[in-house]
This record gives sequence, structure tokens and C-alpha cells, in this order.
Amino acid sequence: MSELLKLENQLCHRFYTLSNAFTRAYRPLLKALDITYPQYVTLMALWENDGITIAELLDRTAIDGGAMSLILKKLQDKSFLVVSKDKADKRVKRVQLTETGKKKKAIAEAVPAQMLCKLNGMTADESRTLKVLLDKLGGCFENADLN
Amino acid sequence: MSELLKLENQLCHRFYTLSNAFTRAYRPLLKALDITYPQYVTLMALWENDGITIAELLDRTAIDGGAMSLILKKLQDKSFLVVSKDKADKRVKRVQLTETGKKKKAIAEAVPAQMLCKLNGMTADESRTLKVLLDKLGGCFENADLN
DNA sequence: AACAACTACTTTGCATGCAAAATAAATTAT
DNA sequence: ATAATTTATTTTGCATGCAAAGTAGTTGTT
Repeated sequence: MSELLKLENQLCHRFYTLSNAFTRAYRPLLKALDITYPQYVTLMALWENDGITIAELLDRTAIDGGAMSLILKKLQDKSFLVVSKDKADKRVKRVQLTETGKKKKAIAEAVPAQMLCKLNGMTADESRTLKVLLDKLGGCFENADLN
Repeated sequence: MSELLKLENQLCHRFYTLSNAFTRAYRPLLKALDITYPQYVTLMALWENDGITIAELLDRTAIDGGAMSLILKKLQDKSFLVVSKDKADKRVKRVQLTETGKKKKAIAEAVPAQMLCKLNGMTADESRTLKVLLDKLGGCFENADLN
């Protein structure tokens, strides 16, 4: 039995499982904001940098372009933001938070703490180490187009 | 600016990004097998334990039940496996690899090595540490229903 | 035995993720 | 300046992930 094909030895499967677990764990917390996890990520990017381009938003969130179109449509329907054409370059669209969208940030402030609460099995030190390793792993993929 | 809401500080976003990166990285490798990543996970579970129940398969793969129904249908259409009712308990269905499905394992053996090749930025030691931390994090979620 | 409660699966409806094709607008080449 | 190319975004088609509802088949209760 090739050890390499065992599910338990797959790094990828741990990511698959944990990513889904995070999304599930966030769902009840985000329900108060009436948004999904990708929508939350989109808003976080905007709370940090309002008025950015869709391309910049895609770059920062790593969300799929096709999905982002729909996400922005939904967030606009909920009056969290407005999408408008850039005057200089009409191909470009810029995303602006509305007052409603800006206010939601205050509610969202409580979310990270609630999530950390669920993860209290991890020490701050382990969490730090984990982030470092995850970032290193992420770096491995960035130039992976070459293969 | 609350540090807690910065995208860069989110553990969850790293998982989101990395999980998707893995799936993308596997796609070209799995194309030779004509399967998707979740289908690959399903087959890995079966190569390890053939003839198991759908419930056991769900437990081992952590794939959604609804999705699994479709995945098994597709893998059956591709003649990789057969799903049949258990004689003792007619609610239960068992999944059996076909000869074709068993043979695919030989081709799949090459996949993990190719993937490791893409991740050569990570040392074996870092990879080990990472797995330990990921498993610990996974443990945090298992009892998270309580919240 | 008849009915209630439970199990194992499937189906349905909605929200992505992803590749590829389609649009529209700006830039470059000739 | 017009055509060819490139860029920004949307649309389309397929494959999940997930919650909730629906189906059988089983077990427990009375």
C-alpha cells in the first residue's frame, strides 16, 4: 500500500477539510450581518481600502472573477456598496462602500473575537507559527504556473 | 483601524486561499485521470478501503453528502466503481471499485510526487510541523457544535 | 402488530470556484 | 488613422459545499 496515496498523509486534504470547517464556523457568525464568507472577505478588503478597482479587489481577496461579479451584485442589492465606472478608463469599475456598508464594520468587529473563541485550543504561539508556515506554503504556489 | 479585521491577519483567509490553490494545482495532474479533486479524494478513500458504506466514505473524506451522491454517480458513469444496496440493511449502499477503478490507482501513484514537486519550497521538517498544527486546528472544530 | 422516531441517502435551491468564451474599451502596431 | 492586440469585467456551463426537505427502510414503543 503506497503511503503516498493515503488520505491521512495528504496536506491538501487537511486544507480542504479546514477551509470548509472555517466557512461553516463563520456562517452562524455572519448571519447577523446577512452575508456569506466570500462576501465578508470582500467587505473586509473594502473596509481596509475603500474605492478600489474590481481588479484590485480580486487581487487582495483571491476570489474568482466570475464569482466576484455576482458577489458585488448581491452586496449592491443589499445596499452595502456601489459599483461605478471609472471616468478615466471606462473599462475599469470602482467599488465604494455606502454609509450602510461602512456602518456594518462596527458589527463585524465582533466576529474575529468570536471566531478566536472557537479556536481556543490553539496557543497564540502555535497560531503565529502556523501563519508563517501557511504564508511560506502560499509562496510555493505563486510561481507554480511554470509547471 | 482594527487590526483584527485586516484581511492579512485572518487565518481563515489563508485556508481559503490555500485550499483553492491546491485544487487548482491538482487540476492539471488529475486531468490525466479524468477526475476532479473531490473525486480523487473519494477514490483515495476507496483505494485504501474498498467496499465501504457511503456513510463511511462521507466520514473519511469529509465531503458533503449531497455532493457525494453526484460524485458517485459520475464515477459510476466513468466505470470506476459500482454502488449497490447492502443486503442486510437496504438503506445502506456500498461502494465497490471496478477493475478499471483499481487500475487507475497505478496512474494516481504518480500524482503525490508531482504535487510535492510543486511544493519544494517547503522542507520535510516544515511540512511535518505544519501537519501537526493543522491537525490540532482541526481538533478545535470537531467539538465546535457546542457554540 | 401499528405507529413513532431514527437512519442512510437523495434531491433541491442557492452561493461559489473555475475555465473558457464573450464584451467593451484602451493601447499598440503598421 | 485603422486594424490587431491587450486589458477589465461579465457571462456561461459544469462541479461542488451546504442547509433543508424528501424518501425509503429500520428500530423502538406500546
